[in-house]
Amino acid sequence: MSDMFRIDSQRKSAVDTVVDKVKSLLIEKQLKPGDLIPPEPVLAEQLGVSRGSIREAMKILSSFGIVEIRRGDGTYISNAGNQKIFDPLLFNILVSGADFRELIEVRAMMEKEVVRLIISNASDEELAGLDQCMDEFDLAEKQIPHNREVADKIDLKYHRLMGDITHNRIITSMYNFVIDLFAPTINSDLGYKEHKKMHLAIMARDIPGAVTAVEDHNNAWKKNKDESLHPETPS
Amino acid sequence: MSDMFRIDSQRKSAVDTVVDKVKSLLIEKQLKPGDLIPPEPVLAEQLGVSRGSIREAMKILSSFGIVEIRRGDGTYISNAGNQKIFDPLLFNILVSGADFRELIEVRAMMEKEVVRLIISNASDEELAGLDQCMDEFDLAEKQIPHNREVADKIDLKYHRLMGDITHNRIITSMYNFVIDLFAPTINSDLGYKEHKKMHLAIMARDIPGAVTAVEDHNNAWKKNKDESLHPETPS
DNA sequence: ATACATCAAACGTCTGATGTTTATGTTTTT
DNA sequence: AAAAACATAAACATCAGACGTTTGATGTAT
Repeated sequence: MSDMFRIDSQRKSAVDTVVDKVKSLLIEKQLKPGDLIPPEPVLAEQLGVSRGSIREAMKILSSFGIVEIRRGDGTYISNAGNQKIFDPLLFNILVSGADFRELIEVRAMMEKEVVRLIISNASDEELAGLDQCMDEFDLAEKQIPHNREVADKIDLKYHRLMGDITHNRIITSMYNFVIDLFAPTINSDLGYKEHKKMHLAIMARDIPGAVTAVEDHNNAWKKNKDESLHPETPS
Repeated sequence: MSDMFRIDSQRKSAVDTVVDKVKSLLIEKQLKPGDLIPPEPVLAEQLGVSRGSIREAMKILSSFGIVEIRRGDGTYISNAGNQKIFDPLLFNILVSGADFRELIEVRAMMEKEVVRLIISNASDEELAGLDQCMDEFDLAEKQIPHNREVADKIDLKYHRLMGDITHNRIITSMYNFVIDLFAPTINSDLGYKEHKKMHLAIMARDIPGAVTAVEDHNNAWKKNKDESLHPETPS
């Protein structure tokens, strides 16, 4: 994962080397979460680098949630670090003035595949669960007075449910990640119509219909986001 | 340097403190991508920590794509922005044990979207670059004696090129990650036919055709993998 | 104006030492 | 015997100083 395109530019840095070595270690040796990694001085000697380089590499791995460093104890393969990475990522989006077009394209990609997988793989029972959640959504939308916060929460719940029944854990966690990423900016009211359309297509196990609905849903959202983000704030 | 009276021993590590400080710097000072960050020794003195701690913090920030460290030059606010936000996630998935079917599905999802984006967004010049790479691939395939290692390398290069011309940096980053994941098990010979089909569809800007070719490509690969993993030994 | 040589600044790495925290085994107390 | 207190070693956290390597800029000769 080091530099994306490194023609022949330069030697790999010691730190990157260590990162790669540890990655290989995890994969090849089939190390499980909770397993202990050799202490810094040992690793330093084994890999022929200084302890400082080992530490920099470990800091990277720990910031990625790959390892967990326990002071006074040792460094372990992390067992549940996904939550840890979240904060820096959101910050990153804030600072870099996130490119929403790119993010939305990622979300669209994920969501299209999610509905395909759902329709192909989900059991009737799982679809029934979705249907029930949609009922709640309908109810919340029609509620008077309308409480958008509640509706947003159900919207989120529905999407999580979608991710859960893809029968692909990787895509589940990737999709959940995307959902969480967009959660703060969600507006269930705007997408309700397309959401409903998508749901009906899913229930009918109509892949093309569902995919189209997802595209509409994301496009509508994208357009709204553009407008709300470009009111040209002075100062 | 012995703090005699330290009631509440440092709750936060020096490195974490630095990370937070730099993050605040970015926000408060409204630093834009490309802006220069003070050199390590200066930061070290300003924040009252050693240069090593500064370096560890910078490594973390750079691993999230927040800053870009250029040796011999300086450290800058990265304009790469959020393109790497999925790397930690994929990283985690990788080490937490993923099964092959799921990985293939992820790759297929990525690749289908990549070809869609290419056909929609890539310029004629960028497609020409792909075409040239394909020529190399053709040549390598027909070479006698056949050198699979070379062919594999060109295959990989082609896929990287695909990622680069999607005009979506997040997807570029994700796709590269997936490519790297599969790189060790690549076999360009097996997929050559489907690869060629995909290429022709891309050059013709035929989205359905390209998507179909990608599906075939991944299915063929999946089947081959199944066979090589299940040598009819029901153990 | 271009090409090359030089130099200072900045990151990369190393060595070695000291501080702090944690886990663990041992001793003492109850 | 069980529980609490203590002692110790191992491991991470941090610091300090030094030297190496790369890069960008500057100046000079062509």
